[in-house]
Amino acid sequence: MDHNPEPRKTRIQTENEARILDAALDAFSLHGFRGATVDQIAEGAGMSKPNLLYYFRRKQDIYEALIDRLLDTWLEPLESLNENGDPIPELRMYIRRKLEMSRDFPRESRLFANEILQGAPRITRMLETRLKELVDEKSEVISGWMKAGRLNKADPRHMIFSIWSTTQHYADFDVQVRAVLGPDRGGDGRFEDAARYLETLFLDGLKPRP
Amino acid sequence: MDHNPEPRKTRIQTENEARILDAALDAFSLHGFRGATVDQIAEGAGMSKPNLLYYFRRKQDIYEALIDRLLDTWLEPLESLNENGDPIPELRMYIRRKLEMSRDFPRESRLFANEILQGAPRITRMLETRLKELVDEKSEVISGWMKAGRLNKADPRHMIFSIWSTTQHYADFDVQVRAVLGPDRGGDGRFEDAARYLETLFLDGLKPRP
DNA sequence: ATAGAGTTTTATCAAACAGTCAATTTCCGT
DNA sequence: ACGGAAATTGACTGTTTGATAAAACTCTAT
Repeated sequence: MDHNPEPRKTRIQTENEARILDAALDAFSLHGFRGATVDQIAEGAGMSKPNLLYYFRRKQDIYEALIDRLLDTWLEPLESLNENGDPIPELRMYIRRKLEMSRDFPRESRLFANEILQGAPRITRMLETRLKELVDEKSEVISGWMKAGRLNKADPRHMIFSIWSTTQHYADFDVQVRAVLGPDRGGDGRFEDAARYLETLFLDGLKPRP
Repeated sequence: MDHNPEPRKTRIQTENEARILDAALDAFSLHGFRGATVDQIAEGAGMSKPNLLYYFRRKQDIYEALIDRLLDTWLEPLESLNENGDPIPELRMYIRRKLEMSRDFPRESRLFANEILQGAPRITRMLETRLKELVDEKSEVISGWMKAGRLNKADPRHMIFSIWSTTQHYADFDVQVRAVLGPDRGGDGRFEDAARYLETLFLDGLKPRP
């Protein structure tokens, strides 16, 4: 007996929803929720506004679908921080993966940045539950490494913040980074420079040792 | 002969412009340029919309006045990095002052973050000239310190980025920081924790030394 | 090939928006 | 106290915005 079955999606539905979400990511990541318009998204997706609203009845529905879809991807690098690994390689890997995400998914990074910047009205609960629990758990891991003398002692939560901020900076403040570095260091060279610098910073710091 | 003299401002004019800019800072820092509305700003400033537009004829004029007014304050800490000082105290001071600015002027930080995040359409020129020149100049200073062995060798421009991102994070991502830290570490305790952590990170890094 | 579900468009709406204008009220130096 | 400048307001305009309704069209399983 299949009562109330999951409505299975048609080919057109799948395609159009994907095109809408892609266009919406462009718009929302650049202008935030309020600044982006449905017309804009519809044009980006190559369809009329009423047709777009046939797939997502309200503007907010598109936005929420986007956020839901991106959350797992976004938190995955931290989730895979392995308690049983060596702290230094684990850390190095985490930083590199976050930096790669800034390079490969800058729109996603800006979407979250916009949401937080604007007070996170739509994801406060998530921040206080899922995100907090994940950070609490991984802070314990890091704290354990520190107590065992395998990492310098420092506040693990602020340490996570510093990894987030330094890596996401290259996506969120891309325009500024480009302007300051000038046209010379574009492309992959820039990414490698950033990776090398962050490794030095996080492992060795800036104070010379005798 | 005083031809075309500067129109001197009345008391009311001075007061109202200040109230408008303050309300505008609230609105723009929270919603960005497109997301903020003139009605909203007028209400925040406690006056009618036509009256507000009597002082600033266009929405964009308010925004530009705000940015102009804030730029000097914002760049001052980097500008006062002193070539002839000791690198470590200079660095420590710069980080602390940037962190204090995030604590004392979070709205200003968010305003800039919003502008950059949305592609910096109104300040691209400034980024490519004034900001780039300042960073170039101070990068030379830092580079000199490194060549003299007074700082670890690392890319000075990325070093500046990392100081900006880690300190501004506490203003721009305040909601997230609060959610993750929980209600316990509120107020000044949080600030001191961050200051202590960043000092450890930037000076010593996280890898333990024998 | 065709019926019915699925898709798209035209036309339209009310609310929100930035900005204008003329008329009124308040301020302030004399 | 008064006259002109400065300040304030209500009423309004044209546009953009999110959203709806109904009609027309297209796809697909049988």
